[in-house]
Amino acid sequence: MALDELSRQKVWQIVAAIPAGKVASYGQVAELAGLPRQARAVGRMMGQLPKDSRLPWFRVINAQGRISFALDSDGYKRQRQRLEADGVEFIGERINLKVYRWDGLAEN
DNA sequence: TCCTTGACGGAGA
DNA sequence: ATCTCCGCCAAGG
Repeated sequence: MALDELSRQKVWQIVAAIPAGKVASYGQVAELAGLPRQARAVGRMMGQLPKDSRLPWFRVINAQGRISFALDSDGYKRQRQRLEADGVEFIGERINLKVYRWDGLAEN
């Protein structure tokens, strides 16, 4: 059974709330959306987003601090470009999560 | 219907 | 740091 509409809306809201200059992992987004262990479901949703989506999908990366696309793919280049435009720094092909990980709801 | 493939992730070894 | 293995689960062959 696929995710219900409510769950998808929650995921979109979470992703939309990630501030520029910060990143969240698929698993973290799933967790915040009330869908523990559903990281893949979030990844699937990102993949289904229309190319002109206004959602900051590029701020969602994997738990290793890496972009989940092959290094030579244009998907990788696009996402990296958007992140660097946000001011997110890469060390090799990794992002230091100690610095850039979004703290979810802990900040207000 | 079974099998494989993923924008995943954690636990081990 | 690398490599399996194992949950998880929708899609496509």
